[in-house]
Amino acid sequence: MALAKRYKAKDSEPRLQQKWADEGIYKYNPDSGREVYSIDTPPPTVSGMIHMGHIFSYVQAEVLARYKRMTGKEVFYPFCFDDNGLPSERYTEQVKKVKAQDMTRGEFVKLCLEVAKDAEAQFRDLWNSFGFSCDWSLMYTTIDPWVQGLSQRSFLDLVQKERVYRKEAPTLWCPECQTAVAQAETEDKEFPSHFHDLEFRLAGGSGVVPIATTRPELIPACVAVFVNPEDDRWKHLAGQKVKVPLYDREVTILADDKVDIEKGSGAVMCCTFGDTTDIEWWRQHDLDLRIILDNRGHMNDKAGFLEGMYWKKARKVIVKKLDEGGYRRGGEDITHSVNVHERCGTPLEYLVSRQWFIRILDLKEQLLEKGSEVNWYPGHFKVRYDHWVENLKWDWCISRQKYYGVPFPVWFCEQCEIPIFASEKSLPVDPLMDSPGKPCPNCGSTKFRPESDVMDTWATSSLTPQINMKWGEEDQRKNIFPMALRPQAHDIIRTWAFYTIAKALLHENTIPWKDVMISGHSLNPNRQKMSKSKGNVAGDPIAALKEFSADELRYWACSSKLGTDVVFSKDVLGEGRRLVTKLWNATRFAEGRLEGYDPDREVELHPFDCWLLSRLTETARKATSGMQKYEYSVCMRETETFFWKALCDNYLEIAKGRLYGEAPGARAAAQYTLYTVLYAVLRLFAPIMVHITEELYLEIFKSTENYESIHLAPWPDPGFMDEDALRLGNRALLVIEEARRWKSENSLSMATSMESIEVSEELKPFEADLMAVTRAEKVIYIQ
RNA sequence: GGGCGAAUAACUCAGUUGGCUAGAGUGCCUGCCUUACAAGCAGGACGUCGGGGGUUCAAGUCCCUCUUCGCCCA
Repeated sequence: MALAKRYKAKDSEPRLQQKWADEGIYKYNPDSGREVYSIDTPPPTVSGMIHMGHIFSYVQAEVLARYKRMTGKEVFYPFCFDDNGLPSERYTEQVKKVKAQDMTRGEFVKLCLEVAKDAEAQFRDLWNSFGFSCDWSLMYTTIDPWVQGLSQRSFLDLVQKERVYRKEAPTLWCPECQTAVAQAETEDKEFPSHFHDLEFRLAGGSGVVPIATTRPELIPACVAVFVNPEDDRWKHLAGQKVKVPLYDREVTILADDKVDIEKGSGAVMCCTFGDTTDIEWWRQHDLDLRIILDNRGHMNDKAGFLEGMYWKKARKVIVKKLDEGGYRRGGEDITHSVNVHERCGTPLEYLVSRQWFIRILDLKEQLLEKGSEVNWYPGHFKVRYDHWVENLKWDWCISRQKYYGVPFPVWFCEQCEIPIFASEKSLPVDPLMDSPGKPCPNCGSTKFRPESDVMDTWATSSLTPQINMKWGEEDQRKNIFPMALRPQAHDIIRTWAFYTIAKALLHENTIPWKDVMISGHSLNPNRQKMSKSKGNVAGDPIAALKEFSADELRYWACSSKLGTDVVFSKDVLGEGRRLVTKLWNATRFAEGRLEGYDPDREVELHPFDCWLLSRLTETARKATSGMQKYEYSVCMRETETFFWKALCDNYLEIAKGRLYGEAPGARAAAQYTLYTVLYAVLRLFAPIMVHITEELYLEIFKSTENYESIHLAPWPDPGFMDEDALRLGNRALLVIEEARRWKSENSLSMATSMESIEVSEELKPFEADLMAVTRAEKVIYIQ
């Protein structure tokens, strides 16, 4: 059956996707005996919107999975979802228009699961539409009971290794979400504010210290005043006491070089807690603790007359009081950046609360070592990891005061308050529903209080390699861990990559994966990162698929080098179409000209055949070495240039004479070359242009090659190399170019015949082909 | 304020360890229905490689510095 005149991607793509699914060609087979190449797929957060940024990076990893499969690896390529934790909670609240607080935890979790299921179905459809070659039977979600059990196992293992502690400590807190958050979940946001100049009066008689602050409502939490020991204006005051305005208290003036002399008046108040410096000072100088904010950002009784007010109101009230008391000298309007919760944009507070931590601060060196054992592609991203580790200031806070997440496998004894940990066998447990099943080992009491906090999402998603290997489960997988590859984008190096390396270090004392492939972002047309919270997402993949085929969009995703951010622009999205069309037409031509091709026939190659085959070898080498370094774009560019320029524009035109001709030997040689090269080209493109290459393979090559799919065919590794043919062929092309230019300049059709061409003597072997392609009637040889 | 990256044609991007006249696609101009493809082919124009210094026989590439932009942090 001959190829149709036009390729219809809209028909082909869904049909082929169905075929692949039916035949299970991407199924992971642990018993194949092949070397396993395991991919730690990022589980996307189930929070509704998928944008072109997802497509961009997931395609890049998917291309590599296909390449590895073609090189004979047994590819373990799961798909998965991260559907527990804060983002999913908020998404559920949004979709179902509910508040978690207004219902029981059980009801809310049920809703979350429902919402996640819908979103996952959409995701799966979309992924299939892009031709992704993951094995859906390997799918997990981070809320699967067994995954929860595994996450709890990880927690218990760390308890055993004495890496876990529970402590009352200042923690980043979101008053809106009412939970502790990790350093990694924050971002900066600009806010207009006012810098107030306040007057603190010295306790011992006369004199004042001017203090500049943006947060006057924290005055009741003031526990000290700091000046710089180098500051000639104030250093003599160190050790003296000042009165806290409006409150009948005195605090000491202390010297510390962290005070910025240039900022404000050079004297600052230290409150528990306004920022991280306050916390450091509080620790170092052993200051009092005065907590005045509750979990919702309201003032408590320690704030005196401000009690019960939200901090915004408290600020207004106290400013008025300060004015009345003559404590305020003035100030200025400023804009400053505030640390906010990335999920809701609310400014974060530092509250003291009891939280679970994993001790990692003492492991910086080991973490850096493990980071060095991993191969980073591109290499410079390792620096980001290193800097993050070097600058760690907190142990890892893993508890969240939320509803929907993996519960801690912990109860507390009502009698003696010690924590009681679930036994390994009982996992997964929900302490709210289950009981420890044994009396308190300390006091024998049988009354327990469940731990109601849940674990942070990262506590679980840092275990994706262990989840993939089913660590500690009965059906634990072999040959998966450490995994071969972690593909991810660069914005989550400090979180996901870091936490995963940390967990593998803590549990297995090894690296979680050998290679990390870091992709860039797809930026919106204003060159900004697309993010849901900023509402600047451009490019809906579902809409894009209506306008462009999956192959075209995959082409776009692979058109830039690994790790660089690329502007998403609609103008570029369709650029792959010309390649798809060209592949179709070239193969359609080949189909006709290959009629009667006998793969077993011995052929005598012409010089241009040798030239093309040598060029193919060059191209395949470059493409392969690109792929080895996760540079899919090199593979694509090299292959495209070769296909378009060498094969289509030149060889096909050159060989037409022989392919349409009567001479059986000459024709057979051209057929052999065309067949070999085109088949190789299709395979070089196959990881990227997954549908068109499969369609063409099935039509033309399958009957000879016998692989079920081009995606199961071997990666091309041509060895043909004829240096002379390569050199002379390139020179012969100049002759063709010359002839074409002459015709073009004279406004003649390329089909116009020429009386004669002059060529150098050494090109004599190319004579017949040169005459055919230039339509020259005679060749004149010159020295 | 620190770290990382980017800045190359009108647009989107390549450019390896320094080495011919800096490339591709799109767009633009001219021509061509050529037994695969006009969604094509052939030809053409367009660049102070962000600015300024330096190293070198030779710098888009290495070093210093400045400017702008982005990301990640403080």
